[in-house]
Amino acid sequence: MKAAVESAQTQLVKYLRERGLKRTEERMAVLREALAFDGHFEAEDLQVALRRGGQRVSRATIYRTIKLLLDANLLRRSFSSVGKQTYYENMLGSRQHEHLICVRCGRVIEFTSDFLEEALKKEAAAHGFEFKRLRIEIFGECSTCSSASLD
Amino acid sequence: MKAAVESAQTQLVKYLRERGLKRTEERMAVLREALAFDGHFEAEDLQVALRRGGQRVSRATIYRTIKLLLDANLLRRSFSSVGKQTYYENMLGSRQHEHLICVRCGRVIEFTSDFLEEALKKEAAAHGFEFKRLRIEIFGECSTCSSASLD
DNA sequence: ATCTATGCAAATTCTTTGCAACATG
DNA sequence: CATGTTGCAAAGAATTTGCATAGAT
Repeated sequence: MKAAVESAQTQLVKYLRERGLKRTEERMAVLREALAFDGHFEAEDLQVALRRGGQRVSRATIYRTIKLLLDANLLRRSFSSVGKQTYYENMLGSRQHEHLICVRCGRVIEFTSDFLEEALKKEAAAHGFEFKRLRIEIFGECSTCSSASLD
Repeated sequence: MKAAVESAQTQLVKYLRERGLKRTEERMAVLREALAFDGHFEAEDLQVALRRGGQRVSRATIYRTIKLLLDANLLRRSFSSVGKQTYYENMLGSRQHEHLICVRCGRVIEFTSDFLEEALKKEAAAHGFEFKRLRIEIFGECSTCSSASLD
């Protein structure tokens, strides 16, 4: 995983150089913290993590950098549908995974399915699309919540 | 489709009665307009459509009613990822369908797959979840855009 | 009558932007 | 030293909420 982190950093540096953008401490720090998350996180989580590490990065820069990292394919938007914030996750452990979300308590369970991925890639191809990525979300009530709902 | 609209209205009335909520003109009007949309729409589209039909319904009520309709299973959130608004679609033509989205031009193509639905319902069950609904989004570049990107 | 709904405007939340000071290539 | 970058605070956009009034059961 160490190697993957380094390669992500290299990838960012390359991305920046290629378009005449600058390698700043803030950008590298945001990437570092983003890579440190295991699961999903939101903009504020990043800022908190950075602050905890002694880095003060403004909210504006966090947002600007997130955009950059999305474009550089170092982050992806995670599941989308709880609350109004946007959730992200890094592309390490790049195993594509999907989300099963409890609509009551917000608990999120990840699952994977090569077979679904394949089927969806074919679907894209069938419509002449060049496949980029996919997102699958299943909403339901987790066992805890559904047994608690005797209201 | 006429019948489906009526049944949706009945469903709302029942939903309201069951929880001691009131059958108001606004709620019925919002439902009526929501059912009139063929594809996806957002909160403002609803308000515009209502106004066009001579109904003045406040933004607050639109939002409050959308929540109600979501909960009553008369609407669902549509694809999620272009811009920051939320898109909805009614449950008529209740054929569950999913979205294939061009990340360049925003074109949205709908597709269906019973077989994927089944597989995902099983996935939910396997984790002890009571299945509610699902969303599948495939992102890619449509043929028009990918041939235009010779940059 | 009672209790829920609505409209309005203010408040929130998340995200973006303008601008002056600053840092990188 | 020319540009791109940052932080700050203000601006925006979408959605929510408090409260007084209106309306449904």
